[in-house]
Amino acid sequence: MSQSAQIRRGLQALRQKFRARYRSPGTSSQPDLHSKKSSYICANAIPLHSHQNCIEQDSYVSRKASRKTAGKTPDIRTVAALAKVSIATVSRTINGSPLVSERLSKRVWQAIRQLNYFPNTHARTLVSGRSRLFGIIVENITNPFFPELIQSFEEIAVAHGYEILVSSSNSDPIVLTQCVRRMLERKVEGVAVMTFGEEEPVLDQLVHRNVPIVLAEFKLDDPKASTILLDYSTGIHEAVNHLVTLGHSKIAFLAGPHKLHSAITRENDFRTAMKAARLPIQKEWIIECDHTLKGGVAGFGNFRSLAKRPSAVICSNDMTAIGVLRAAYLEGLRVPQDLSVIGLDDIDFAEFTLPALTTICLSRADLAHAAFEALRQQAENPNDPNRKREFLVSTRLVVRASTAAPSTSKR
Amino acid sequence: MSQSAQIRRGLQALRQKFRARYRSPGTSSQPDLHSKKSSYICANAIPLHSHQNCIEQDSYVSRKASRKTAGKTPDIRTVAALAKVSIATVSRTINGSPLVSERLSKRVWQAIRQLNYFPNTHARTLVSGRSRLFGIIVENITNPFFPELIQSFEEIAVAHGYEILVSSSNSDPIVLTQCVRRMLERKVEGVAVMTFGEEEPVLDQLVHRNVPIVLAEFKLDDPKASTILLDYSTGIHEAVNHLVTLGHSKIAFLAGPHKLHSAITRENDFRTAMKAARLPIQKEWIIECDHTLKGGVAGFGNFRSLAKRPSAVICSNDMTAIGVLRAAYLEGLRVPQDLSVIGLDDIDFAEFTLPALTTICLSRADLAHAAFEALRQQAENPNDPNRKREFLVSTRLVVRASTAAPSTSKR
DNA sequence: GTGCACTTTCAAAACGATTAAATCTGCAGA
DNA sequence: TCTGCAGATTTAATCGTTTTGAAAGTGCAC
Repeated sequence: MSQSAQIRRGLQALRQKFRARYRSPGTSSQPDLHSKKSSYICANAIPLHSHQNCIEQDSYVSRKASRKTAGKTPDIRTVAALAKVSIATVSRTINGSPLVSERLSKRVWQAIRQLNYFPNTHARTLVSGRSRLFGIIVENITNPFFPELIQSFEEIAVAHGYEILVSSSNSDPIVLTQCVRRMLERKVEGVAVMTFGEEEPVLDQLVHRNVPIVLAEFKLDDPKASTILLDYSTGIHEAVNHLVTLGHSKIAFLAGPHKLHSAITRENDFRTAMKAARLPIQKEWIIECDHTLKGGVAGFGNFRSLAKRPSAVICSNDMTAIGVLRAAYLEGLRVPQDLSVIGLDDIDFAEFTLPALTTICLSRADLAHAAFEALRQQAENPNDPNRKREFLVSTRLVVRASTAAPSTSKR
Repeated sequence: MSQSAQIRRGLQALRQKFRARYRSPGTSSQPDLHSKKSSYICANAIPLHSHQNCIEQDSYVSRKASRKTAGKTPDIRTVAALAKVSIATVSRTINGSPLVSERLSKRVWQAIRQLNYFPNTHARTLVSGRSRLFGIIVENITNPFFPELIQSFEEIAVAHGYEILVSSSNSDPIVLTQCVRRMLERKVEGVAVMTFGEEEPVLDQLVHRNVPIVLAEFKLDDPKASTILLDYSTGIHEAVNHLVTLGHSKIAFLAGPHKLHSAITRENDFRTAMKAARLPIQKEWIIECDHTLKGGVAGFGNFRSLAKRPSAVICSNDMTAIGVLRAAYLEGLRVPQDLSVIGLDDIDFAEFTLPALTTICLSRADLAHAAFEALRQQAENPNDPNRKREFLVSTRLVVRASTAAPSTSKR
């Protein structure tokens, strides 16, 4: 039995060898130009060989043949045959290995161009273990902040030969978990979790699979997770001081949803800034919104019933501020004469609101850059003990037209 | 020589056979519960077996072993060993093949859950030829229309087990070509080209590689390219009629960039609608803009120097209209009293401009749905002669607050 | 006990690349 | 003339799946 198995094996091995020989041996003494032409014809002529006398390989060859005739996708073998080298040499050439001589390299590139060949990423990933894929998970792709962030991130990634997988969690932990799962299936080399503070449910999966992570604003005690610290404090202090300088003292804050760490940080930084400016904080002037435009409209509506109303509002993000702008307009309040409004993010749109929004700028480009660098660092030096790093992205006030001195006469 | 080669082969085949035996044979007579436990231990115990007496397999086994110990990623073999079946059975179970008995299927799923295993997409793609990836190329991801489109598309795709690759061309043919190249490398099963009319440079590559395409608004004489026809006509007629009913006759049109087919279609539909309403078209009231907010501001500026100014403006997209809103505000014109403005797209934001924008709605959800169905149809029935289809997405007017009767007194 | 359909499971080839190991090719030195 | 040593090239194993064709059970009639 084991004897017969051995013999069967021998036969199979032989067949395999024979199949591997399907590319024509060719005569190596032909001049260069000519040899190219002849081997090209040869490569395309493979289907013609399918009527060979060996029965067992028919199915293989014919399948191969049919694929070649429909034949849109040249593979590394096609290139090798055309360039008359082994597939290893082709692979080396493509990957810029110094082990390939000038002469062959030229021939291989010529063949690659002629066939318009490019390697199959899946095959590459499978054997090399590197997918050159990064995932980026954002909170809500319809908030303009995130497309702008994605755009920057994509640009940088592509420039470095990476591809990105985008998902938006819509603040739903279940969706988030599925995003992560899908990214793991695709073997991403790292994930930028740009949800600004609801990441807990995903961390387990990623950490467990040993996938690098970068988090905005949430530190994780894992060597695989880098962190981007966001210094809202600077910008928020500037904002408060700006209002104080203009003569405001009744300053409200429309916060983000408390389930986001970032929202809480922003709110706390506001409180600190107010304290530093020696201004009182009215409890009913701090309202939790949801970082959406509608939320801003609704949030500002809460002030309507108040006896003592704020003369200025700082918002946890720009969308909320735009909502306030709208709510004020509907209520007949003029901005900035009757009400000053400050946003946070400085989305592209902020420049074009009516009036143009004074806001705290959080650079998407900086953030994207930090996120990419963090991931790349970890992905490319998996054993570097210092691969985990912290990045700092700062904020600053951008003064536009939505802030002015309060009209003392009126309130 | 060929004799010795044969012998060498035989030996190698044997070695291979031996290696394949690395998972323990186990005794098949154990009761179910117990067997699970014992095989679990067995699977994890593989590293212990590395001190075997066969020298040639050392490197293989030990590498395998070290991977197992660092072992974050269980593969199909791990599952098979744990469930005490062959990897083929595991594969069948996962893919719901009817050839697996109830009893085994249960055992396999149990193992899968226990290991938190999921298949490697790259390996799957490689062998099955199906990547379950669709590409979507948009014009400019920072135009809110597109994130909304992407969001819908992604939702539908994920619900059907597909993943998406997003790229924005930024109206640059070179960037576009690179996007397509990257998508081809990842072996996408189809590409939705949502650039609305500059697709020519990419078609070649995709058609040549036999990749299904769906185009918005541009017919291609290829059986692999489905088309989504956009009926702007309905919405634009409604818009013109709406303005006419309000009493407008001096209607301008801020067009999109002429390099986009869609922009030209929209403009032509406007002309047709004007003719149908028996209104004169002033040449200087039709201006080519670039579909951006800034472009809208600039475009509207052209009217300032005119002796005879329009009382209403229809814009080729919402961003342009928002630009007009801003330009009018800066100029001191009140919307809608002094100027009526109509956009096109109905991006989420349109509801929240000041005043809320009257606009022609082009449903992202419908568009995304059509695009996905078109691709799926083609990807899953590669030989169906009717796989190429045409979809129609219509438009309709949404009246909000940016349109009103012209103040006759003033102009 | 044998033979024959019919299930069920298994083993091995294949997908398209990378890469370690083996082989080949010149050429210098004994 | 032969050996040894680089450097250039090729060979073959490998990644983790799917998918066949073959093997092994199973049940039943003869």
